[in-house]
Amino acid sequence: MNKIVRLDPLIHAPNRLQICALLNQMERMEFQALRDIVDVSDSVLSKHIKQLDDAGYVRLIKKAEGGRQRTWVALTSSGRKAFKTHVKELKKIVDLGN
Amino acid sequence: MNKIVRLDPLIHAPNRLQICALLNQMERMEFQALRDIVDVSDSVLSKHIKQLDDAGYVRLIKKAEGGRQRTWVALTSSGRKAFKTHVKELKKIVDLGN
DNA sequence: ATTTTACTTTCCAACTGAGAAAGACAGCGG
DNA sequence: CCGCTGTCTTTCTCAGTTGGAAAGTAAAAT
Repeated sequence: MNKIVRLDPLIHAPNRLQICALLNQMERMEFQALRDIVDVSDSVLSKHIKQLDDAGYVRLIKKAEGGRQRTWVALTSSGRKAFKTHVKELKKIVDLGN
Repeated sequence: MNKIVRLDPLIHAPNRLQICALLNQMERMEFQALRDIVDVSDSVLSKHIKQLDDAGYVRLIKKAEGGRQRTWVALTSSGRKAFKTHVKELKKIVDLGN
């Protein structure tokens, strides 16, 4: 028999799920805001974002604003689509019988 | 800052999420049916169920029915509660802004 | 007594995810 | 021009998870 469940492991991990969900509603966020909300260390956030970036799910926008460097993170359309699909899949699993 | 997200890792893992979701709708299921739907090996299902059992989330009912042993698995009320809480938490993350 | 059914447990190999620490790099202050 | 600071990024290391195969267990059928 074939797997019915097709959760995207890149999105499913709790921290990345939250990252994607935040970006899905907010369009884009600063690295530091994301780090504070998700409550992880710089290195951890950086690595999660890199994974999402490598998959083409997010885009990093680096601006030198008012002297200091700021990194903004945004879902790409592919990332948004993957997130929506993942959520649909989650609901399929979880809402069955609700 | 404190973690806002509180997903239960015991439930969040894809296979166990599906196991819990199935049990949440079906009240109880046979080991083999569960194994076929979740599409894992005997050993893997056995281990997942053991983890849920150790946490008090499921109960194992072993019946010798028509000669052959059958193991039924059912959520306990604690497991049902934990699942509902987990789902609520998931929705909190994922549905924000929907 | 041996085989079969139905799991359970052990063994192992692969993969993940986390933080600390070290790096990289741009801009500022002196 | 140089080192310091802020803002990430990368490396190192380690602990925990997951999965399948194989071996183990127990009861029932042959």
